[in-house]
Amino acid sequence: MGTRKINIKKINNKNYLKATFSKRRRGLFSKATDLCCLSGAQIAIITFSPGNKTFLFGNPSAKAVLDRFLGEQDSCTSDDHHEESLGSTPEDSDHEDLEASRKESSEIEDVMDEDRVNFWWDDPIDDELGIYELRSYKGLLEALKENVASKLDDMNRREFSTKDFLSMFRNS
Amino acid sequence: MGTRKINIKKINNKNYLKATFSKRRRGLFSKATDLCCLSGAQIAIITFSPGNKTFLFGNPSAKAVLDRFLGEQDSCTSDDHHEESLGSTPEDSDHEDLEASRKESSEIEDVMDEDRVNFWWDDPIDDELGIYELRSYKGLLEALKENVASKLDDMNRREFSTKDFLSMFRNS
DNA sequence: AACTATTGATAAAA
DNA sequence: TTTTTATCAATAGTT
Repeated sequence: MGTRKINIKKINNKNYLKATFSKRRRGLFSKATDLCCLSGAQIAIITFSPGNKTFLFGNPSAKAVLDRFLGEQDSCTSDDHHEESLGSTPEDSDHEDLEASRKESSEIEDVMDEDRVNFWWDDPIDDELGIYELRSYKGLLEALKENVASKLDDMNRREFSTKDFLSMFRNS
Repeated sequence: MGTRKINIKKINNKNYLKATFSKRRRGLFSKATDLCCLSGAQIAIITFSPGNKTFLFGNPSAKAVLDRFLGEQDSCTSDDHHEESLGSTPEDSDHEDLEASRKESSEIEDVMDEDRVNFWWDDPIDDELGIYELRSYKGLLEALKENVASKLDDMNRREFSTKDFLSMFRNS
């Protein structure tokens, strides 16, 4: 995907490494976003860069996916070294397709009343237990900024309208 | 990247959804593998498919990256914005291995700015003094949400484009 | 941080 | 399903 084919092996040149990591990390998160949008999958990505900076991706949020995963681990005791999983997937019936389509349409309609007070930033921030149940502002902000950044990044890439943008921040 | 260009929106056709998720999940993990090999980055990906199956990717292992992340977070739980998560059913997991990209010697000293660092959310959040020099997360969040809310409100009124929106957040 | 030439990922078809 | 093919999208090298 570039001017020249490259071998997938450790890059030693610092500048090239930096540039490549940056480009490809973006590409990776972008792919994750697409996959989420297309399939509705829940995905979390934790990345420690070669410079040891942390980058998070999450849909619906990194924490939500981690919590779900950690929760299921507790009750299932599964460690992660397996090959291709061919487990059974419960098949869904056909009529759900129609329902889904209808639901999607109605949601689009709903997006018309943006001026209401149903955005998360309009919710009060509790002194004790906030909506995010956070324990420090640092963790919250890091997650928040990642989220804002990736959402905006993605929307910019797809040239969403402001309305589309607003709809993503709606509560419930 | 296909015979035809597709819109990135929820797929409702079950068969197409399955096929697409499968292909793209592989593609995503493949990209992650490349990034790890090239840069030595540590990456973990947790994926819950639309069929609620769990897929894991990790370098050097999903557990190692999660432990590191959880450890660094320990006193600070992170979270992103809300968006109701749908189903939740424990399932089997699938771990995609990759040839160790060998980097644990971690000798990269200079803090690299992989990201285009001209958005405020790309700036690191300091443990001591944040960009807003706030004294508590509550104060910061209140300021932040007001900021975001008013900006968006204003833009919505004027029907700004996403690009216009982005430009307002540049550090310049 | 932009810009292309190319390769790589993948939507449809077989 | 897996493989093949035709296209689009990510990105290597460059400025």
